[in-house]
Amino acid sequence: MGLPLRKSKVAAPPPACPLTECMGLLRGAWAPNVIWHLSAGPRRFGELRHDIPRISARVLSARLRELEAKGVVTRAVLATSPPSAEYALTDLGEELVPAIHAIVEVGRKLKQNPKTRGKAASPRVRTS
Amino acid sequence: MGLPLRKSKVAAPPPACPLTECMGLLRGAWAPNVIWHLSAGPRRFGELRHDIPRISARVLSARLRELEAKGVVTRAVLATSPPSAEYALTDLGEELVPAIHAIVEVGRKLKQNPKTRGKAASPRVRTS
DNA sequence: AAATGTGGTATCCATCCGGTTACCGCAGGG
DNA sequence: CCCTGCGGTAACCGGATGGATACCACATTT
Repeated sequence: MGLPLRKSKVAAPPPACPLTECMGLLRGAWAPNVIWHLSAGPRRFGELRHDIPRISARVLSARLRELEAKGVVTRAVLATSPPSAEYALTDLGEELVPAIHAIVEVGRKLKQNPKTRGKAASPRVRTS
Repeated sequence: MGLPLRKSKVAAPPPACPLTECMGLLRGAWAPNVIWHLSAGPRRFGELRHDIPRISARVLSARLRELEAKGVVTRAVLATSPPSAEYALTDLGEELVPAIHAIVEVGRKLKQNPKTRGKAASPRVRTS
């Protein structure tokens, strides 16, 4: 038989993770983008459509409904001539922003120096 | 016509975001979990399987291949009796950890006080 | 009158994606 | 000898999902 499984060697693997819980909040296409664009302040449907050019109305609508149901955004109907809808982050939504910022940070580094890609963290046996 | 679209009122919406770029790195089911469990140090296939109980071998394998292709993890075949495979984060992979940490933080808060859910950040018109 | 914009919904459809199952060679233990 | 565990791969398959398109009522603008 091979090496025994180290159940918690050197450093224990992180305990059961709330990761999945949180990831659920930004599941679905464009969800992170929507939150990102709302992080600057309330925004209306059409504005979001223009902010995220390649999103379809159908998906944007679906995403906003879901995020509303999850308590991430609020939906306010403004009594304007043609009623318009304004969306904003809830407190919970605000909490997501730092996480997304962190992600964006990585994204920026990626674009700046793509030479990092493929560089191993430590010398290792050849990959197959 | 309704309200004019504010193209960049009060606070400009964040510029075109590298968000999508980075999100691509952790796309696919369980990808964040894999990275999370590797963040504690190198780990072998079977260990990861046990770390993430509900993942199937097929998906874990696929995810690891993809992450390797993207330069997020390295794969090392150890010359043990039955050859075993050990996976570890690359430098790029390490960069993702803080982002995932941020996500986990939100997840923790979620579990601790779920009363935050549904609370609006500011008083607003009733949702439809 | 017609066009445009606003905020969506309905329908259709292809695609992807992940779960399930089966199977593989190899080595060591009982 | 046979079973188990390791580290996968191959084939199948169903549901979810997101894109495209069409359409809606209403109000202003031209």
